[in-house]
Amino acid sequence: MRQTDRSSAAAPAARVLDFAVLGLLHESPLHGYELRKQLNASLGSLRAFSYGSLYPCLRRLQGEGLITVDDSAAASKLSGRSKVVYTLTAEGKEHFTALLGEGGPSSWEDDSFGVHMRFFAQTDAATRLRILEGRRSRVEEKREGLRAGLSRTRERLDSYTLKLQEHGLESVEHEVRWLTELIDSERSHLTTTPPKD
Amino acid sequence: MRQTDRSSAAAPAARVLDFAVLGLLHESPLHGYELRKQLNASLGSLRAFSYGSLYPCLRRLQGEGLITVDDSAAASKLSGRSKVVYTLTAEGKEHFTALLGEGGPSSWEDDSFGVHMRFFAQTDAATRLRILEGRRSRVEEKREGLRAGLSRTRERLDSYTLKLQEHGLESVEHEVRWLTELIDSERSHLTTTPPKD
DNA sequence: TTCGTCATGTAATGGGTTACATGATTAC
DNA sequence: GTAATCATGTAACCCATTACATGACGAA
Repeated sequence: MRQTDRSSAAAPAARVLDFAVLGLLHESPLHGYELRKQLNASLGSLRAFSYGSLYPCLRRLQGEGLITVDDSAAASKLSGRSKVVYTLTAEGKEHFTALLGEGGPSSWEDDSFGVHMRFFAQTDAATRLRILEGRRSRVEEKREGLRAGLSRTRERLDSYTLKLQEHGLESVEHEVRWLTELIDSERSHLTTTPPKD
Repeated sequence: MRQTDRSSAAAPAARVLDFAVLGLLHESPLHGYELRKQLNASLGSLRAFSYGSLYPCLRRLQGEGLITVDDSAAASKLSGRSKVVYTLTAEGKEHFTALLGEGGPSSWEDDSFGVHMRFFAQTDAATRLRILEGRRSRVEEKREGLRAGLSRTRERLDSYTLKLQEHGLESVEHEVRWLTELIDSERSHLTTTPPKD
């Protein structure tokens, strides 16, 4: 047993924070502090990042040429504070769009799906559908795993563990229903407004 | 803004894995491989640990004198494989019971609440109640945060982000309801079988 | 004899937080 | 003038994963 057999996809983790930062900067230039606020507000319950990861991340992205410091914004000392305003470069834009359209397994993971969805408005219906369906499969797998485990061990579990597991299962089932609604609505979108039919 | 103001509780993190291992060994002696299976089975959807964290953890706990290698089990080569069977020491038992009964904020965190609940059968009703109520407050706080954020930004959000946030809110609300049920049932337990009244 | 599973471990790496250090600006 | 918030950053640490290395046992 290879410990976790999540296929041998060599994808380099596709850092969630990178993606999120790129996505926000794709909407408008921002400085670090504001970026973090937006980030934690819009990701809400899903995730919260600290400066200790944000600032190094910005530096890294800058090093990779995906973002630049917007000198014009920094220079105009209208409100004199020393802000470092970042903008997406052309490569940054390209990179982000690529990541967004990719819709591979990395966008289905628990921690990145929400972030991807946050930027759904910037994709096309087909990609959204692909991601939503991928996510649903993932969650359905999880559900099946839980169900199997539960029916296997139900008798041996004390009432608390049982309730815990059942609640977990319910949550997952709820997510599946939610995803299905989204998928249906997305599908009707597609058929009423066909992309190239 | 001190970044995250989770009070200045100096509690040394109360490592979840440690607690879980202690708890499982409190039920019966086990060797590493089996421990991991039990762990990932009973924590189910909540968490999954790898050997890379489990074995060092066992070593550490052993160093702290909380667990020992059960030589009798290792010596009896009935099924000759070289297993290293661990047992709780007296201090280990004490430590675990203390942690279990403590029911402080650390048992309300997302990642440790489930683990604590897994071992509820080994506590008293009062402690269970305390932990459940603590957890509920925590989740209610989260709910309020989400509601506030949502009502503040509802207009500015695109439909996808909105749906995402709303689903997050629903999940949290669902957990609150669930916890309330558990609390009520635990309360009636207490009143029908008073501990010292 | 080879494959799957049982079984134990280590080294490198990763992605993040905490706590700290610093200072400007705004509101009271 | 002082408290809160805005703003940027760094260094030390933490907890865990991944990938690797090793080997015994049972079944086909």
